[in-house]
Amino acid sequence: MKWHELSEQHCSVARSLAVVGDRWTLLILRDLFLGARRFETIRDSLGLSRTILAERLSLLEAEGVLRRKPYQEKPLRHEYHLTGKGIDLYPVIMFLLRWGDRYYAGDQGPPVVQHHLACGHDFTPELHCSECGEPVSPFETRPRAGEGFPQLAALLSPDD
Amino acid sequence: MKWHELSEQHCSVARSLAVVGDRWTLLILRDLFLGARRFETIRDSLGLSRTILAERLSLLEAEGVLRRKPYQEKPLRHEYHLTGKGIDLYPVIMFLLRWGDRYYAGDQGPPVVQHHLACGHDFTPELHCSECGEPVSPFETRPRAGEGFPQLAALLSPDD
DNA sequence: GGACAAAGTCCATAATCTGGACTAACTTGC
DNA sequence: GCAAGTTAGTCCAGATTATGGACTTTGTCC
Repeated sequence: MKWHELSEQHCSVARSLAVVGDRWTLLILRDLFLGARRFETIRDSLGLSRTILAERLSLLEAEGVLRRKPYQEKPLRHEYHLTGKGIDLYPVIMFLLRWGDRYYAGDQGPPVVQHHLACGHDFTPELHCSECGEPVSPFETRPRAGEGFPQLAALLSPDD
Repeated sequence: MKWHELSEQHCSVARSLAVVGDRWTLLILRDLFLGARRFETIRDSLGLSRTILAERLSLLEAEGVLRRKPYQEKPLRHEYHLTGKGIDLYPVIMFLLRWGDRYYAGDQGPPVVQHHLACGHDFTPELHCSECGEPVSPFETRPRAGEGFPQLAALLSPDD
C-alpha cells in the first residue's frame, strides 16, 4: 500500500496518520504548541529542509490544522497559527512527551515540565474515561466494531 | 538534520518520535492493541512490504516496545507481544483515534467504538491532570524548561 | 508428491528527502 | 546610496528509503 492510500482506510487512526503521520509533522506541531509562529523559527528548531517544511505547512493548512496569517506584505510573509482542529492534537503530543520522559529522559530528568495553571501544580497527562471520569487502562477496554471496518473482525479474533 | 539524529535531541517528543514516528510504526502498534500477534496478520491488515514490517518489528523489539515469543520451532516462528513500555503508548493511539473520529469519520460514524468495562459505557478519551484529576486544556498549561533543553527558551519567547 | 502457508530475506526500481543554490523584497550598517 | 543581512520561499541533483516481486525454508494438507 502506498502512504497516501491510508486516508481511504476505514480506520480513524490510519486517517489521522495520513495527515500527521510522517516523520516531521508532529514535531512541527510541537513547535507551534510551544509558541513558534514563523517559518525560520521552526526550521532552526528542527533543522529540516525548507522544501519539506514548506510542503508540510501547506498540507496542514489545506487540512485545516493551521492557518496562515500575513504579518507583512512586500514581500508577503505569514505566521502559522493552530486552529481548533490543530489544538485537538494536544493530547497526542502530550502523551508522546510523557512517553519520552518516562523512557528516554537522561540523568537530568525531563527537559520540559508542564504546569497546570488551574491547580497550580506540575503534572503529567492521564487518560480518563469521558463517561465516568476515572483513569482508563487498556485492560479495562474493549474495541467494538462500528459500521464499515471489515478488518476489525479479523483482528478481534486474534492469533492467540 | 537526518532522522536518526532526532534521538539525540533534548526533547522527549523528538526522542519518542525517533522510535515510533515513521509512517508505519503507530499503525503496527494499533494492530497489536487490537490483538494481532503474527507477522502475516499485521501485513494483511496494513498492506505494507515485508521488508519494512520485519525491520520495524525488530527495531521495536530492540527498543523494548514489544517482545517476540516463539510459538513453534522448525521453522522458528514468533508472536509479537507488547511490553509495558509498548502498552504505555496506548493513550497516543487512543487520541489519534479520537482525532480521526472527530474530523474524518464518514456518514456512518466512527468505525470503532471503545467500551469501558469498568463503568459499562462507550467512551472517548480525555486528558486529565495527574495532580488535581480535572480535564486539562492547552490554554491552562505552561511548559517550563527543565535541564538541558536550550531550544525551549527560544521558542518560549515567541514571534508574536 | 504437489500445492499451499508463514515468516522471512534479497534486490531492482520508484518515491521521497536532503542540502545547497537561487530569488524577492525588505532592513540595517556604514 | 550601497553592500550585506534577513525571511520565506522555490528548484534541483544526489542520497536515502520504500515498494513489490521473487526466492527460501520448513511444515501441513490432500
